[in-house]
This record gives sequence, structure tokens and C-alpha cells, in this order.
Amino acid sequence: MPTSSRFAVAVHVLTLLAWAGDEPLKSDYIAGSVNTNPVVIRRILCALARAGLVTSQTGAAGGTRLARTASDITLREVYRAVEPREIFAMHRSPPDPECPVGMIIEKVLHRQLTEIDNAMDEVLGRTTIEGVMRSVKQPSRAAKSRRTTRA
Amino acid sequence: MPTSSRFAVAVHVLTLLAWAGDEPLKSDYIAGSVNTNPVVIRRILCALARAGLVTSQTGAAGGTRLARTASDITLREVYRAVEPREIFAMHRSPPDPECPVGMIIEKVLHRQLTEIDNAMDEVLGRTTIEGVMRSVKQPSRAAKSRRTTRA
DNA sequence: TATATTTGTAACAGCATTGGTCACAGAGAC
DNA sequence: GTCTCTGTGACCAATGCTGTTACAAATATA
Repeated sequence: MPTSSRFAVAVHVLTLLAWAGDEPLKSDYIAGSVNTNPVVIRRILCALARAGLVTSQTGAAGGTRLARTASDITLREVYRAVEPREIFAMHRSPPDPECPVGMIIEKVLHRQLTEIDNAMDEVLGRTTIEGVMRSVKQPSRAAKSRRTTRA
Repeated sequence: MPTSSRFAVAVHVLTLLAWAGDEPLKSDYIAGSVNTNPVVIRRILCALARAGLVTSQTGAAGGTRLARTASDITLREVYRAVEPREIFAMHRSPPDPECPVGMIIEKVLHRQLTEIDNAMDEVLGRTTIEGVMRSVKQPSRAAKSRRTTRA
């Protein structure tokens, strides 16, 4: 289904990396936990690397590790790193510019969509990878540890 | 692109209907303003009708009109009416239940996604079709009229 | 009643995206 | 030098979205 699962996988991967600490993880190993193909993992790791969230090393004894502290990586950054597309799409073809509604509806909608984007950013910015890891470690305390706020 | 434009079109359509008042509009006419095929419009109108937002009548002199006051229709309802799918998708195949992260990551993610959903609902619930129509009528006052709050 | 009009819906095609897979070049450890 | 691992390109199947044609059912109007 064309709704991407990249965000879910990316959070999963980063949580594994945070869990591993300094030890670099191989795409093969990660793919095992996520239950998919190593190439799929490498593609996502590549996007995360471009966003400066992880660093990889090729060669034997290579692998990937976090480029920053887990507490410094918000889900907002993760989302932006792996989801290029906007949530909402505008009209496929431009509305009739002669119609009083059609001539301006896109501008009005765009403002709405920006507001939604901001709200999403705010919510995603509340949680860090460290927060997720804490929820994973202590499921019962999940509701609490999820509040690892920053800014 | 599998990101649907249905929400944008639905808001456009409902704004036209609000604009028209009691006069029923035909899918042909609406399609002209939206710049698409009448069947596409009818499909969306059908979803809106199922949600109780509009009523249609077949036959000559038929068409569609709002089933409720424009001030009583929030964008939240519009979104729910035409977008069946969740914004985020979970893992395609279930993560490894043996892995400490894999075994619980979906539950942790689900909580995040619910939070985002709620934030989106809140933002969308702020604006009504009447608010949109007002923004269309008075573009300069858009920022103000958009604040047609309810709840 | 007969006709014209309009919705509701099925069916199909074209296109884009996603994820899984293979293949292979390049980097790096030993 | 060899082995291992990442980065990446290419391809495929599955899926979803939209545009289009076609047609039955409903309804106003003559």
C-alpha cells in the first residue's frame, strides 16, 4: 500500500542503534529485527545519514551507529529525514481561475495545511529517540517516559 | 502519486455548495470549477453523503446541496469522510518478536501516532466550511476569519 | 406515459509510489 | 589479497489514485 512505512521503520532502526550504544550495527542484523530486506534498511539508513542522524562505515567490521545522542534526536527530524512528501496533496490540476472559489481555494487550503504541519511538528518534536527507547525498556512507564520533552 | 488530493477537492466542493446556498449543484458544474471529471466529483460527493454532510437527488433538476449549515461542518469531518487510511503506516510485516525492541516498538509507535492524530483533529476541528468560505470571500481577512472557532 | 437529465457505481487504463530482490562497485579490516 | 559491509542502480509485483466510459435507477417535465 502506497502509504509509506518508512517513518515507523526509521524509528525502529534508530531505537536499535540507541540500544546498541557505540557498537555499530549491520544492516543484516537490523533487517532481522525489522523483518525486512537489508537493502530496505540501508536505503533508510542512507536517508538518516544524509540528515546527519547516523554515520556508517563500509568494509569489514563496518556498520552504522548514531551520529548524535539519542536524547538529541526528535521524531520530527526522523520524519523529515525519511518522508519527502507532504501529507496532503493539492488539486491534481489547477482549479478554474474564473470561479470565485476556484481562484483562491488553493491559497486558503495551503494555510490550513501549514497549520496541520506545524501541529504535527510540535507533537513529533516532543519525543526523542531516547524517550522511545525508555518506553521500550519500561513499557509500564511508557506514558511517563514519553514526556522526554525538549524545547 | 498515492497521496490523495481528495481532502483538498472535498473542501473545494463543500465551499462551492455553501456558496450556492439552497440551489443544488450538478457534478458537471462542480467538475468545471475543480477542473476534473464529473465522476471524480460524484465519487467524493458520495463519500460526503455517506458522512451526512451533503444530500443529492437524481433525475432532472437534481444535484447536491449541503445537508447541514456550513458553520456546522468542520474540516475534521470532511477529512474523516474522504480519507479512509491512516496517515502513517506501521511495519509492513511484523517485527521480530524475539528482539526486545521489535517486540514492543509497534505499541510505542502506535501511541505516538495517536497523539499526532489527535493534534490533527484539533487543528482541523478549528475550521468550518463557513470559515473557509469567508476566507474565500475576503482573502485579506483570511487570517482573521479562519478563526471561526467551535469547541 | 415518454423523454431527457442526473446521480450512483462498476469497470478499466495509465501513472506513481512502495517495498522486496539481485547485482555490483567501492571502502575498509585483517 | 581477501573477505565483509555499505551505497546504489535496476527491476518487479502490488497497491492506490485519478480520469474515462458505460449504464442502471431515479426523477422532473412535457
